[in-house]
Amino acid sequence: MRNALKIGELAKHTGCDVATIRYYEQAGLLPKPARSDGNFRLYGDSQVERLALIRRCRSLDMTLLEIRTLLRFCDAPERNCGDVNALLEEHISHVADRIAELRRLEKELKNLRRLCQDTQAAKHCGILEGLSKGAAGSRRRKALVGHVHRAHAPRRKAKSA
Amino acid sequence: MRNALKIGELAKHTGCDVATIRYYEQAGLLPKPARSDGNFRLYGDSQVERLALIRRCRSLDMTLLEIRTLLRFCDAPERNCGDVNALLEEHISHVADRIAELRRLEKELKNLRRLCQDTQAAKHCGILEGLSKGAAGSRRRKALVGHVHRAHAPRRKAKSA
DNA sequence: AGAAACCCTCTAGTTACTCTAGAGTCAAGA
DNA sequence: TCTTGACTCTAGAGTAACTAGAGGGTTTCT
Repeated sequence: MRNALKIGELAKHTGCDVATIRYYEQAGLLPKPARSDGNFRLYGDSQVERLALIRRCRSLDMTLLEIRTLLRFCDAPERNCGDVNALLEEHISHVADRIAELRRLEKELKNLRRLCQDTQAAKHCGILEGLSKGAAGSRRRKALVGHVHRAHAPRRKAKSA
Repeated sequence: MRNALKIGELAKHTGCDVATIRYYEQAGLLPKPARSDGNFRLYGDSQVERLALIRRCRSLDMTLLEIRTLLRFCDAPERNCGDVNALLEEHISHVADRIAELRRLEKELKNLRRLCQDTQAAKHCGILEGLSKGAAGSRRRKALVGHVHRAHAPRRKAKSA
């Protein structure tokens, strides 16, 4: 194999963490690579491209499941454009839904904040009041209380490259 | 204790799953409740209110950590409105950030989709091309490739009540 | 009395990583 | 040649916020 990269080099090329690369391998997104005499992973150009594609899809917030599906299309000899298109469509609608939901949320939160500014001088906090009453200054609260899909992931600190 | 509810009744009152209530207890958001002779959990009115507050905050997409903090303020004899306000402010800015990010994302995805519609008749899929080239029809790609905070949670199916 | 509906604890699984421990490999400098 | 340091290996545990299941006990209804 010409131009073989060790995992750390591949990581630098793609801006992907070393541990994440190993994780993708284990998750079946990257094929098991060749190994050096000392059992180090060795990657060729096609793996670099494949990983770049994966990272790009992740940056578009696709799940690994979606990406796995996409890669199957890629690997198929006759690429089926329709399937890819459908996958993308569905992902776009996920994103649009989430945006709409967050906008509702933002509005409610701002209502809540106003409650506090209004009664800043008072003995008890308007926000806490608003939260326990559950109204937050609006009438239509039911929609949010139910089983709306939500992102529950932690907000992590950005780590500088 | 008058008006004591079993866990299933509390669940119905608050629209919260039974297992989730037990989880909140274990996570320290709800105090350990009284028990019946048969070792069933028994809840009073204050617990109902507390759980409702928690669920409301979750519906506003706050993390359990944020909610724990909020509850400490609630439990404090002298409620500190400033702290509550700060917590809310920060949460609002989290939400706003996420919205902005998703909007960028949506735009990129739509660019990508256009690529396919443009070359529908061609032998190879424009989307896959676009994804591997990494450009998706735009120049400023760097911003998204880095370490932007993202929600990685699965999209779950909504379960009807 | 027996069945259905409820409750209990404990464990493991989910996503997409991240981090650690404990060990092995490799290239350069003293 | 030895050593130091940077890199790599595997395996396992931890993260958030639950959800699902096993294998039992309790209550309620008929």
